Amino acid sequence: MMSENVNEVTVTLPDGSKMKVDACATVLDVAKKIGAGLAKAAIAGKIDGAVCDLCAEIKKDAKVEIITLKSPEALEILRHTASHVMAEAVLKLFPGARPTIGPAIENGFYYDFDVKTPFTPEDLEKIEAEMKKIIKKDVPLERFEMSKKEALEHYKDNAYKSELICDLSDSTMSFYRQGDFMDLCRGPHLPSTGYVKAFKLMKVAGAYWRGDEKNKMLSRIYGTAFASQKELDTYVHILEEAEKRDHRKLGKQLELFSVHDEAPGFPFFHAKGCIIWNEIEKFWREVHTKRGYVIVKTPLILNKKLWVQSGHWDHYKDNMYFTEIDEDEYAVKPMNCPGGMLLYKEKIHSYREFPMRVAELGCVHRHELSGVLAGLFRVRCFTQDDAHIFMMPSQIKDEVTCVIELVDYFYKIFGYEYRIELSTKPEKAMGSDDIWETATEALKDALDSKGTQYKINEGDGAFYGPKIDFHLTDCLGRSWQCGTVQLDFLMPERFDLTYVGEDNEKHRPVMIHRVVLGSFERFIGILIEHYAGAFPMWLSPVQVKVIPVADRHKEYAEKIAGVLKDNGFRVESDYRQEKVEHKIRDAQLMKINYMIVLGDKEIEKDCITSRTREGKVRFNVGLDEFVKELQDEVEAKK
RNA sequence: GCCCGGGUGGCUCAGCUGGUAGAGCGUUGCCUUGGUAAGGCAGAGAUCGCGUGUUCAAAUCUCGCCCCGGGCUCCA
Repeated sequence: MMSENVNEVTVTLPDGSKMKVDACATVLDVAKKIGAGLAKAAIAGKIDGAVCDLCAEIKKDAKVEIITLKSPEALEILRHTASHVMAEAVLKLFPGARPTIGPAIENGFYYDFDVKTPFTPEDLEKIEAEMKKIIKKDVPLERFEMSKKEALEHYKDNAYKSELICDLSDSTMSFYRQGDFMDLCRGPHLPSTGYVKAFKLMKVAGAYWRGDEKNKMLSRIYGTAFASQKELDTYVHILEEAEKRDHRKLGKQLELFSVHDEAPGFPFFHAKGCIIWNEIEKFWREVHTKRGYVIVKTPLILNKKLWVQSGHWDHYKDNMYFTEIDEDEYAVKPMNCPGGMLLYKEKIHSYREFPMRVAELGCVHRHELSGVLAGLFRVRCFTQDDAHIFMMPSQIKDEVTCVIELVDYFYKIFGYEYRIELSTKPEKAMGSDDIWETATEALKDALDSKGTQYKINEGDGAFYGPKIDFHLTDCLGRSWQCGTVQLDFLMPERFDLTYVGEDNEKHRPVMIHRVVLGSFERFIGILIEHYAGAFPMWLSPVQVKVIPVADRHKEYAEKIAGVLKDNGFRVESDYRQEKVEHKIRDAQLMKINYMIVLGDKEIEKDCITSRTREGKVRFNVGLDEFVKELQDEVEAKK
């Protein structure tokens, strides 16, 4: 041991073999040495499990793992390096800007600056140009350290960095330098700025320091970076394609819904949008009835007293709308539960009724901040497919399992991929540890018994109970909570709910709030994007377009359309004096499932010619056969 | 709510540094009766989000307000 050469360290290579390298070697050096090749190996290193910087020294007996620029880890490092390059460019162009934080994020990176005047989209071009210069120079990034004191001195004019430094427990602060620019940073980074080959600044945005609206608004620049220009181009292309299926755009084109200045956050559903809504609602009612739910309806406006009792007056007042009736204060319901409580208390309940599943398509109003409204995804009035389930504690697991199965059943019908999160007891919570424990375990058991993957958000539950959330993703990758199963220990207390148990004594029931679709508005919004407006038969606002070739075929077309309508299909006819091509094109743009073209040939043979929106044309189809096929398709919900 | 961008005929958009508006699509009429993604011609249609100020003159410049879009979670 004493004889060991202090100028050498041993590293373990990916294949398990050992190699001695200079004590000052970096991961990059090792990569070169084992012939990984700079371009090919690309090259971020791992030392003893932790991703470390390429420029960092290799520690004794380190294990080296070479990963390529294509790997997610390396991409993250690349983006983080790009954010440093951007910060350097910004500081050069805007010397007064104070850098704050600039991490890599899911699809790119950002950097927040404190500036006198926020950046504008025009600034982005200048910044991009400056970044290109820095990248062209291929400046090495070097890691170095400072003591906390030195670091604070260095950032004496930057309260944000100082705050970060003070929050860190490390005794020394790590920094990265590229040319004249240096930044407090844990790393790792790519060896030099030249690695940032394909990047693009995407947008500017305001963002509060540390995400807290009480803090100062900073100016944020979002960008993205990839290992190659080709990948960047692909990404940009995907974004453009995704925008085409934006439900707001399609909602207008397909005449599904609209929003008006006169009613911000309160969408109007047009005839075609209503068809989708009604079909889903019909299906929803059928399924719920089959699964042992009863369906009720409670009022939209209820007296203030009720909201005081429920606690909404104290905790949710800012999000509620109010009105006055006969000089008495009333509120428009933001949630359905208090009304549900009144229903429950209408009579005395026995444990024999449990689990008691009471569903309601409840229209609720919530005053959301104007800035967060978004199409059908975030609105101020929406219809929840709500249900309150009352039961004994012993029934929690089975009942939650039923709800999870129900959610899964619905989402599968629509072909949704979804993500599940479980939120547990927060610091401030009501209810005994005992009931929390029972309830949380029941939720976990229910999920585990189905073998479902889920994420646990420790301490993220509501103060009145733990919950499971179901999240769906929109076309731009933003995720939206739709379904939720929520235990509530509060309402039964507040409203003194009871049931008579087996022992003939009064007990407190356990209550679940749950929604499957979440809200019809959001669910339909996501549905529009999911199908890109091309709805399956059972939901499609217009299922068949009848297209006569010339005026003289109108009578036959009317006859065919009549038969289809009699069979319950949603049919439109195009009697305009336009060519078939034109009519096909218009039907196609409206994403109508079937077009049927009728002319001399069809009349002669008493048949139809059909065309799907995918462009598949079939001649000589008998009407009965066509009807049967379409009926099957509606039935299959595919 | 806060920061940035936007609001022009039904729709999508053009109108630079001020002189009361353009295109395409759609719509209406006429011609065309045409077989699977746009036939031709003609016409109608906007006090340029709302209000205010500056000016001889404002869609274009001030200020205020409303609405829409993006962002405000992802820790150096």
